[in-house]
Parts: sequence; structure tokens; C-alpha cells
Amino acid sequence: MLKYILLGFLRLQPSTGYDLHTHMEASTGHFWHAKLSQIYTTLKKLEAENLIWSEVEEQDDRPDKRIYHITEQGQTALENWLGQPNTDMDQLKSTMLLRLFLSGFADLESVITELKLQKAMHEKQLQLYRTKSQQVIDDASQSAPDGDYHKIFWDATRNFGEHYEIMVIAWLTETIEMLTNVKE
Amino acid sequence: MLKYILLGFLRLQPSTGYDLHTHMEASTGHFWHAKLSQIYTTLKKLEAENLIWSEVEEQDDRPDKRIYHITEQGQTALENWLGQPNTDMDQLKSTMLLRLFLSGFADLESVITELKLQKAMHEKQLQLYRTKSQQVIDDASQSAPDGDYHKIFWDATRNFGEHYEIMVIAWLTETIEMLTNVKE
DNA sequence: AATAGATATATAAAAAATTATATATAAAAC
DNA sequence: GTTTTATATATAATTTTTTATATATCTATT
Repeated sequence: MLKYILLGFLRLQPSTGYDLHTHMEASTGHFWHAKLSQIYTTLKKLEAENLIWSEVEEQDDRPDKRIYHITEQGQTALENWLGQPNTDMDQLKSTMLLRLFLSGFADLESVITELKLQKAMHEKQLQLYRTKSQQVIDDASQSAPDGDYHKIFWDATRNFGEHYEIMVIAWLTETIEMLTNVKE
Repeated sequence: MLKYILLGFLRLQPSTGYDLHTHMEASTGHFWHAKLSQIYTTLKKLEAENLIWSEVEEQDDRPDKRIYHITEQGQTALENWLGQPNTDMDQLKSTMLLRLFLSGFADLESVITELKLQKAMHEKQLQLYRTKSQQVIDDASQSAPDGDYHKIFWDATRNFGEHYEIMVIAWLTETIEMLTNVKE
């Protein structure tokens, strides 16, 4: 799947592995993340499949850059993948919920403390969606080709993040209160 | 992480790999899932670490059962893990959002169709949380030791699922409407 | 009567993802 | 002045997860 994110970014502009990682952190990070090491190995595979090609830009002050470009085959692969409908529902993997599920074997006080910490982190994340993430999308849509059209979709994913955080905070508030009542 | 779910279930009652998979599908499936093959291999590892032990129950009509039991070391490992606080925020991985993010390169009509399909699936899932998932928890809490205490936490995770589906459906409704307006 | 689904375990192979390691320098922060 | 952060790539090793394969029988459905 990472494959298609990389193709998508490279469709907008040629980039280095390092760039792609930075872009992912800033924009897709909240629904798809990858480590630099995984990005570099995936780029090698994509190049072997002729979906992308690369050139080296020599630099004096920094390590040389390897700049990747999408090929026609790469563009076709991306469009084909988007063309065939996804009939699967996303599956969550949540350590927070897993730990809560098992919390009958834990100390109630520390369960509540952990949920409060989670709440604080999610409140911070919500603020980020409303400020930084919005700014990243606004900037990117101004510089990318057809940026104003892409922006519609980028905004929609950012909006999901905002909805998600609001929901998680509400659920955490409710759950913390419920557990506090159990304690007494 | 699967390790701890398995320890958690085995703490409640000795079970086969097949049983554990069935329990996971029914109760933790919405925030943590695993294939049977992964469960069998993880059980082998846990046994090698002396966190669980097993006995074979011979059966005439069906293949013999291997029944796993938690050891004292296993109980300690579970409690230690729950005791040390989790300071990470869960990270989503969503194919739906990934595809939407890239939808500037796709056909708008098929994007809308796909989101409508997603909405139908999530509506179905919401119904399941309100009926089947609730029933599974009610039943399990009546048969498990200290079931009524564990139920508090199991209910909380089910409740998250319900909140999540309501949020996703609201966001999908909003997004489908927005994209329909773009189309016209 | 035939087929599908549930019961039951297990391994091999492949893919995906994480962690660790190595190297090097400029700029910014403290 | 020293440390951290950012820039930049790459591989090795490990862990996690998925997919495929093999085997065997009972029960329920069509």
C-alpha cells in the first residue's frame, strides 16, 4: 500500500526518499505512516519494477541526493489501483483499547491515569489538525499541479482526523468518568 | 502485542488456538485481529518462553486438541506489561483514507460510489456493535471468573466501536455530499 | 446426494514493518 | 562551546503479519 502513496507523491513532483518521508509525516501521517528505512527499500523495489526511475544529484555540503521520478508505467499502475474498487473495511489496531480490554487484571488507578494521559495527547493532536495540518494542505495545494482540485480530497482526510480526535476525546471523557465512579 | 491478548484470554480459561481465534473474532476483533496461523506460531513462542503450557486432549471424531494454560510466569508477564504505562498514541492505517487522499488521480464518480459502499458497510457494523457484540460481552461476563468486573472494560471497548462507527458514518455522509456538490 | 461451513492443527513462504547500525555535515538551540 | 536537530542515504537483522498449503471429519444446508 505504501507503494501507492509513494507513486502518488511522485506523480505530483520528483522527490528524494527523505522528501517523501517528510511529506508523509506532514500529510498522510495520521492515516498512513512509514519509517525511512521502509521507504528506501520500497523505492528500490518500485525502481526494479520500472514504476519509477532515479537520478543522482551531486551535492558538496550534504550527501548526494537520489531523486526519484514516476514513469508512465507508474502512472498507469496508480490509476489502475484507484480504478478497482476497495470493498474492504479498514481494521483498527489499538494498543489503547487492547490494554483497556485487559484492564480487569490491572490496577484501576493506573488505568485511569493512562486514559487521562491519552486524553491529553489527543487534545494536542486535535489542535494540530486545526492549525498545522490545515496549513500544510493549504501550502501544498498552492504549489502542486492541479493543487486546488487535489485539495478537496486532502481536506476530506484532514477532516476525518479532526472528527476522529473529537470522538476519541468524547469517549475518553465518558470512560474516565465512568471508571472514576467505579473507584468510589 | 498479540502475545498479551492471548495471555489475557488464557488467564480467564484454558483454551485451544482455535478457541482463542474465535474469541478474538468475537470480542477484540474490532481493535485487534490475527489470523489463525499467527496465533498458532505465537502460542509456540509463548510456550518456549514458559509463559504458557499445553496438554493434548485426544478426540475420536475430530483432530486432537492442544489445550493451552497460562503459567505463573505468564500471569506475571501480563501484569507487568499492564503495570508499565503506555505513552504512545495509536496510529491509524486506513486504506480508505489513503485512497481518498490520492483520489485527485481517479474518477470522481467511482470515488463517490466507493464511499457509499463504505458507508453501507459501516452502518452494518454499527448494528453489529449494538446487537451481537453486546450479547457476546454479556454472555462472556456471566461465565468468566470476575466476569462482572471485567465487563466494565469490555463494555468500554465495545462502546468505542460504537462511537467510532457513528463518527465514520457522519464523516462519510458529509464527504459524499461535499463531493456530490463538486460533481455538479 | 452433494456442497458448504465449522471444527481442529500446523508449517512454509512471502510480504510488510521495525529496529539497529553506519556515515557525514550544517544549522540552530541551549 | 556543546548538544541537538535537520539533512541525506543505505543495509542488516529481526519481528510481525499475511497467504498458501496440507489434512481430516462432522454437521447443516441446498
